[in-house]
Amino acid sequence: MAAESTKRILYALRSIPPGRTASYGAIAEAAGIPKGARQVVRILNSMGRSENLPWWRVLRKDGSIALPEGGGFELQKALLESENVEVDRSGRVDRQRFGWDFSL
DNA sequence: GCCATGGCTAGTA
DNA sequence: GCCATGGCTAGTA
Repeated sequence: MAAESTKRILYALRSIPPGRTASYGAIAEAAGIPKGARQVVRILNSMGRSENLPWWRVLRKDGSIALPEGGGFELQKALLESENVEVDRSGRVDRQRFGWDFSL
């Protein structure tokens, strides 16, 4: 039985539309856990696949891809670009243009 | 004990 | 570089 906070994180994750991105911290905040960024990390790491979560739309607070090269970086970049999100060579996305605002 | 964070400090140039 | 944060969807029996 998943905890309420976990359900809220899942809900927040699934509410990010294609072509938009959000930071681990912002998702946690939207789920009512101000300092729960690592919960988001943990959830993505463990149930990202099985639960069909849009894990590639989650970035660090500065808009960069957290995954290392050879460890998912390339795939995440490709998935974002397939949704028309621009990612520069260093793996950075412009939050002003592609960041999702959960208060909408 | 684990985890793909994030914020803050220390020590060097 | 350090450390608070917080829920546990891993693999075996």
